[in-house]
Amino acid sequence: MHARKEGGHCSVRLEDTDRTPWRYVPEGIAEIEASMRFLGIVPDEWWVGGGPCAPYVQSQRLERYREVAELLVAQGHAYRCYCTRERLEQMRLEQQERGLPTGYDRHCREPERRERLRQMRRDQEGGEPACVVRLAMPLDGVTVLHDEVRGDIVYENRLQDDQVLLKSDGFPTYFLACVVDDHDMGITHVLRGDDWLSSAAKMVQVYRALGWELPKFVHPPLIVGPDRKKLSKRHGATDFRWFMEEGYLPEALFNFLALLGWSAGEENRELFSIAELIERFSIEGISDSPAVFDYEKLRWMNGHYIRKSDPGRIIGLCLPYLRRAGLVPEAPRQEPGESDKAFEARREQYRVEWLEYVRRVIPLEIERMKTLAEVTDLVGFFFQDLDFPHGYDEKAVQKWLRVPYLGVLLDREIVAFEGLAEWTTEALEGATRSIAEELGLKFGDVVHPTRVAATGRTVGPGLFETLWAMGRERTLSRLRAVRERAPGTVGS
RNA sequence: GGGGAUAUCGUCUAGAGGUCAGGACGUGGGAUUUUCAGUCCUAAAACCGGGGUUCGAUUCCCCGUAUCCCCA
Repeated sequence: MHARKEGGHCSVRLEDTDRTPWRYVPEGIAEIEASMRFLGIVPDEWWVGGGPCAPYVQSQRLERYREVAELLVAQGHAYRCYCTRERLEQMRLEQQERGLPTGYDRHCREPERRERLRQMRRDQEGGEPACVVRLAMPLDGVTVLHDEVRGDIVYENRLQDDQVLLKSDGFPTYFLACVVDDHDMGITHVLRGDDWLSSAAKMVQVYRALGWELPKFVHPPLIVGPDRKKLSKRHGATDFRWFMEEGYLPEALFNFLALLGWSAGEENRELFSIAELIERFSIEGISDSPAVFDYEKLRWMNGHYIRKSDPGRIIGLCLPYLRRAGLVPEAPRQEPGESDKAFEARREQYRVEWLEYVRRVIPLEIERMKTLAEVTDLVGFFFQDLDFPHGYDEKAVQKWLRVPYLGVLLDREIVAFEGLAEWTTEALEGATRSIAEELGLKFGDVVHPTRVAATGRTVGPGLFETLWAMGRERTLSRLRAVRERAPGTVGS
């Protein structure tokens, strides 16, 4: 949003330098791309579309990091460290035991000690020992980072660790790779989660050591789960795929996400199109405290966008859900050997029988949908084979199909509906109103049993739209089945 | 354990010394109606605690507390 607002470029890199087996998930890459595309975010420069600074994948830029690491070592801003895992482990245990701050003890920063260790390991291992490259953090003074959200943040250098820049496997750490790439790619604004804030001093020192100009740093707050913990990939429902599968609209998600940790200020509004959000975006509006992800509010917002959306689009988006639920069959495919004409006929039949029905039914339920996935529950009764009492809601039957006048009511309705010249909501309502009048019943007392008889439930769209959409045949066969078998009609 | 950040209704937030502390989600009530939903109206609901600075602090400063993040 910031790049778009300012007319800049948006770059997105794949930072895949952590090769720890359980943390390196190559399949995640496609998902990141899919999620961004879903939200309509297409960076100007990224690993998919390339760009002037390609490759945008850190694991393909190892040479450059090594080069910079060597440079830092040569200049004395960094040093090789030969400490073994075991030594580091031991050191930490001791520090913990004595209640001291944990951190690298800078053993290898001292050239003679380093050389001794190296020799020793070389003799033991019979070859040049593996090593890491560490940043030689200044031992006193302070490092100041200016964050665009929080202002100046002061870090005491003596409390900062001699951060590993290059690991023994040749991969850089975030601290090196990021600085190098941001510099090489001409990044002016670094926007990243708050979780990087506390380690920013080390990065600043890398810039200093290299004599590079610092970009502007912007640390928006974290988005946290209902448990107030940082949202992580392992957080279950926060997996982006979940939102797509549940049927959240991209514009709803974009709007909602944008408002977590950012606000348009005095403008008391929360519904914004993507274009409006970009237009209003400013770094000043970024808040500084973490935001809890409120699923209920997202649902509300999604419902709003579903209602606001073009019904045709919603119908199209709902269709896959109906198919997956087995409510609507898959579209016919041409069989081998089937003639074009025969196939065409089958397609036409499918269109009439299913697609047009779907097109009639979905709009009736749109105002009730909060997510697209809910459509199956909402419109299920339109498609299921209801045959009383099969498929009928127990409570609804208890309440409305035991009324004493049920038999006579259904008889009248069946006759009236059969004889309707036109199957329209107006005709349906007119007929029903006169029946109520003839029987001396309140309109509601007629509507409710009719709804249950026709749909098996007490909730749904207006009764007459429902009957209209279901069509004459389906309506009558359901009413007849109820007439024959419902408890309220026994003996009447 | 060390460091950093943060703190306004349950949640997202507006506010930038003087406001009846505003809006939204959610919740309660009401209206509409044929149920649900939607829509409209309405109600309840908050400045973490303690010190300062100030005529006056939610707002500025300090301390405490809590929470989160990072390092280990």
